[in-house]
Amino acid sequence: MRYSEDHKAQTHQRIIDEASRLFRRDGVGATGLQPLMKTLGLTHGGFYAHFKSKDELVATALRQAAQELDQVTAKIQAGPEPLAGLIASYLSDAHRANPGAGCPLPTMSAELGQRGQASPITDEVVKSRLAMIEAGLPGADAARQSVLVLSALVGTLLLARSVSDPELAEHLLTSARELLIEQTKG
Amino acid sequence: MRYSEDHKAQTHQRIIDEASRLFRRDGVGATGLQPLMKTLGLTHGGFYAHFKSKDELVATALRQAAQELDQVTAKIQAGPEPLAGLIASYLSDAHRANPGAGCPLPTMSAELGQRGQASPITDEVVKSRLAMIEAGLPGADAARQSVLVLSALVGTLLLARSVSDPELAEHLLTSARELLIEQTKG
DNA sequence: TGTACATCAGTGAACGCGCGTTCACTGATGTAC
DNA sequence: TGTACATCAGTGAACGCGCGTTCACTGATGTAC
Repeated sequence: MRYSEDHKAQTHQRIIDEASRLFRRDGVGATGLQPLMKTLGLTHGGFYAHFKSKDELVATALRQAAQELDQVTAKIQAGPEPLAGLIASYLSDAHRANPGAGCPLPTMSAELGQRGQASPITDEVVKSRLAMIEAGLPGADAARQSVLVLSALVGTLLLARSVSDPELAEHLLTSARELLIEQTKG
Repeated sequence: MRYSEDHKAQTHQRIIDEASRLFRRDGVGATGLQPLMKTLGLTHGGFYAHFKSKDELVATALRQAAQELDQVTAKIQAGPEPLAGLIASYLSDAHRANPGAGCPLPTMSAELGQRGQASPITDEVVKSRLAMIEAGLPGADAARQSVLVLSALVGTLLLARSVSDPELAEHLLTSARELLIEQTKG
């Protein structure tokens, strides 16, 4: 059957949205195309009318996830406390509990690196996030400090999600959040 | 055929060693038991004379990797600059280039968390590493600061390995290493 | 000392399963006349 | 306006493949007599 004008574009977007969520929540390797398409009420064969391969979808979904996060970040940075707000948001319990809607770095970068697939997209995401953090940092050493802040954000979220004891997870998030905000204030 | 006294124990250990390396280098999901056993010159059926399941091997290999790293860390901490040495070693180019022999947190924790397998072993690894870092930190705030240091170490290594541009990787490692050593000195 | 038997680490075929990808097909819609 | 045809997003069976796991079997060694 043939569908109305923008029907294909809509389906295309729905695939990206769901993939972007599942890749971050469950991992790329653990997300099958068949279950993914079924979730959208479609059959798996139709996938290849939209993407050349799973790898292409991975790249597209990663790029979109990064762009969405950039927008959220930009909104926070327009507020009264740009960097402190970003840190509090990144290390929030909500972000910890919802990997599917959050930063792709703690969830996808290890797997993409291990696949030997270290695509330039990860570089873009890292550079973009570094730039946003650097913009909120005072002093001449902002460039180097932004590396430390980003690493701490990504590392803390990764560990808080990997740990099975909720109190330990909370301890990690809180300690890092408080200290980072204090350190980046001056 | 029946083998000499400690033959089984040796094979058992060889499986753990190789698994521990491959799980960290390629990921747990991407490491098949069949290729793993073949690398050791064995057939895959024999695996179950040593472990009840792949999950049991994962737990064993993770635990051993953590213990090995603890020993390396203890040796560094017996030296003249306990914490600076640990940071320099963790964020070294050698560690970045050899995930299979390094810290399991940047390589395995995301996947284990995503599998819904957030086993208590990860908690142990995190707590143990926090304690070792805290021991090298001055001041009353050492407990909270150790969280930030560990997160930064893990996050930096993760990002440095995931990025495709070698210069960016080097930049991440160097910036974090220098700043962390400076910050933890006084 | 020599023989019969028990042990059990490792063999290799087979199990069901889900994976990514291909492909001949369907059928509602848009276009041409 | 009515009819014939082209389009193409989506269908669903099938492809080869590797996965984790099971299982009947092998055969060199250790033990018992």
